[in-house]
Amino acid sequence: MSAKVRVRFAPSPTGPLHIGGVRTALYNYLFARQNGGEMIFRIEDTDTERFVPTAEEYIIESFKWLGITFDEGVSYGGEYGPYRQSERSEIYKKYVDQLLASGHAYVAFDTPEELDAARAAHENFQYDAATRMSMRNSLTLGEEETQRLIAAGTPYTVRFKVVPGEDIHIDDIIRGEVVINSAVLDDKVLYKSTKQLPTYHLANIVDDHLMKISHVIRGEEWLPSAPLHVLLYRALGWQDTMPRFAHLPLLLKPTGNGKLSKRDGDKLGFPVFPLLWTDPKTKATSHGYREDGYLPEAVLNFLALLGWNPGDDQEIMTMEEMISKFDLKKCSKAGAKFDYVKGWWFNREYLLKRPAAEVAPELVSILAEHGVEATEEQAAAVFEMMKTKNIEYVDGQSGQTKKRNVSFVADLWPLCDFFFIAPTEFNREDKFVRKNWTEHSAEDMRQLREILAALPDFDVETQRAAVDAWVAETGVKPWNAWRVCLVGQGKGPDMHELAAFLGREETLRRMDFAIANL
RNA sequence: GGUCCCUUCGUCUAUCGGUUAGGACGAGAGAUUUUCAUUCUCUAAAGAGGGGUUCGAUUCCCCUAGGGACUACCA
Repeated sequence: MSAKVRVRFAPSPTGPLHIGGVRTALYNYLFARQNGGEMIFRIEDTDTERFVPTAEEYIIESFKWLGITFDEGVSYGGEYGPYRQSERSEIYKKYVDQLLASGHAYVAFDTPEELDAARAAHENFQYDAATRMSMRNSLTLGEEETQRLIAAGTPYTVRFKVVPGEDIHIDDIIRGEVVINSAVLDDKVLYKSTKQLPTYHLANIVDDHLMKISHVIRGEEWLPSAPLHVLLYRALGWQDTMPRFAHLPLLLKPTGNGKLSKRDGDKLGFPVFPLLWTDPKTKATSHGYREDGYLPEAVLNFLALLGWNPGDDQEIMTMEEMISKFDLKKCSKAGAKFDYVKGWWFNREYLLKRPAAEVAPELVSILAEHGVEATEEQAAAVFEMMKTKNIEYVDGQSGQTKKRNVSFVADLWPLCDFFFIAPTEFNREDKFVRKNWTEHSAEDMRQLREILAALPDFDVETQRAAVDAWVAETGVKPWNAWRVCLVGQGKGPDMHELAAFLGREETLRRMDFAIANL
C-alpha cells in the first residue's frame, strides 16, 4: 500500500512564529497523528541575511507550550538529519551538480545590478526561455568561458532551466487539479552566488525527498511555486515518490483587506504570536497568546476551526477528537478572516472547565501584581465565585466600551478587589448605594449582625438557614444593604458566599464600619 | 500588469441537484435572579451579479465583479 505518512513543519528562523504558521503546524500534526505517521521539525535557515538567532528557540518553545510534539527534527533528533538546512550544504551541492550535469540547470553570472537593469528596461521582465539567451550565463557564454569565469572566482548562481509549453498538473488534496503552463514560470535561482547555499525551492525538494515526506501541507502562498517543485522532482528523477500536496487557505485580517499581520493585532488588541516576542535588535516586544492568558488547548481548538470543519455542529473538541475527525478534504479553500472575538469565547469555554485549583496560582500572581497577597485557596474560591461574571473592555474596532464575559484569569481582577480590600468610604451618589441603603438599613444590618455573631458556624449553609428564617419572619430583604456594607457597590457573588469567604470577623467589621459611616 | 486560487448570515462555517439553507461567535429582545452577572428562550441576519445545463440549482459549467496569493540570489 501507500508509504508511511510523514509530514513536516519547516519554518524559517527569521522571527517569531506567526499564528498562521501555528495553524499549518497543527493541521500537519492532526494529519500525522490520525494516520499514525511521523511529524518532522526542520529549520529552513538558508537565508543568512534575515536569520534571527533567537527565533529557533522561540519556535521550539512555542510548540512546547502549545503541546504540539514532533517525532523528528531539530531538538528531537532522528535518522534523517541534520534537520537544519544550513548544515546540509554538502548535500545540496551534490544535487545541484547533478542538475547541472543533466542539463536541467545552468550557471548564470548576471549580477543583481544587471538583473535590476533588465527589470527596469522591460516592463515584465522574467528570466526564462524567452530572455535567457540574452543574459550572461553558461548557455550564452559557452562551456569554456563559463569554466574560465568560475575559475577566476566570478560569483554565479545556478538557475533551473524551465522548458516552456507544458501544462503542469498538480493534484492538490484541498483544491483538486490545478494546471499551470510552464511558460509562465521563470528560471528560478536554485543555488545562491554567496554562502554556498541553495534557495528554498531546491532545499525544500531535496529535503522532502531525502526525509521521505509523504504529504506537503503548507500555506496557499506556495501554490504558485508548486509547479516548479513538480518540475524539480522530475528533473531529479524522484517523480515516483513525490509527496502529495495540500495548500491551506490563508488567515486574513479581521477587518479590511489583506492577510493577517502583526499590525492588526496591535491595533485591534490580540496577539499574532504564540509567545511574547522581544526583537533582539530593537528590543521591541510583541504580545503572545501565552502571556496574554490564553490556554493552549483553546488556541488550538480555535485555530483548528479557522479553515476546517468536521461537518457537525460540535465546536469544542479535545485534541483526540480533532485528530480523529480531521480531514484535509474538508478544509475550506477560501481565506478565513481572523475572528479574534471568537477566540475569546473559546478561551472562556476552556477556562470555565478548568479546575479552580489549577487556575489558582495564576490568579495569585495577578492579585500580587495589584498589591494583594492571597493564598491559592483564596484564589480558587474567588475564581469559582467570579468566573461567570462579565467585564467591560474597549472594542478595538469601534473604540466603544463594551461588555464581555470573563475569558481570561486576568479579567477577574477588577471584579474581585473587594474580597481583599474593604470599603473605606461609601459613595452616596452611587445608584446602587442610594437605592439600597435606606433609613431602615442601619437597623436591619444591626439585627443581621447579631444573628451572624450568634451563629455556631459561619459556613454558607448555616448562615443561609439563619438568615432565611429571619427574612421569613420579618419580611426584611437584607441582601442589597448587606452588599453595600461588604462591597460598597453593586457587584460581587452571593452574599453568604462572600461573607463565608471574608470570615465572621471581617464580615462583622465591615458591617460595623458601614453602619457607622453611612 | 501577468499567472494561479477563491466567493453561503457582520464573522467562522454546514449543505456532497430537491432543505422552512443548519450551527457557532457577535448583535437585539424576553424570562430567571440577592447586586453585577451566569443561565435559559426567542429574534434579526446569507447563497456577489449575469448567463447556461437540468424537471429542478447554493450545489455543475461559462462570463463579469470582488477578494486573496505569487510574480527576489526571502521563505
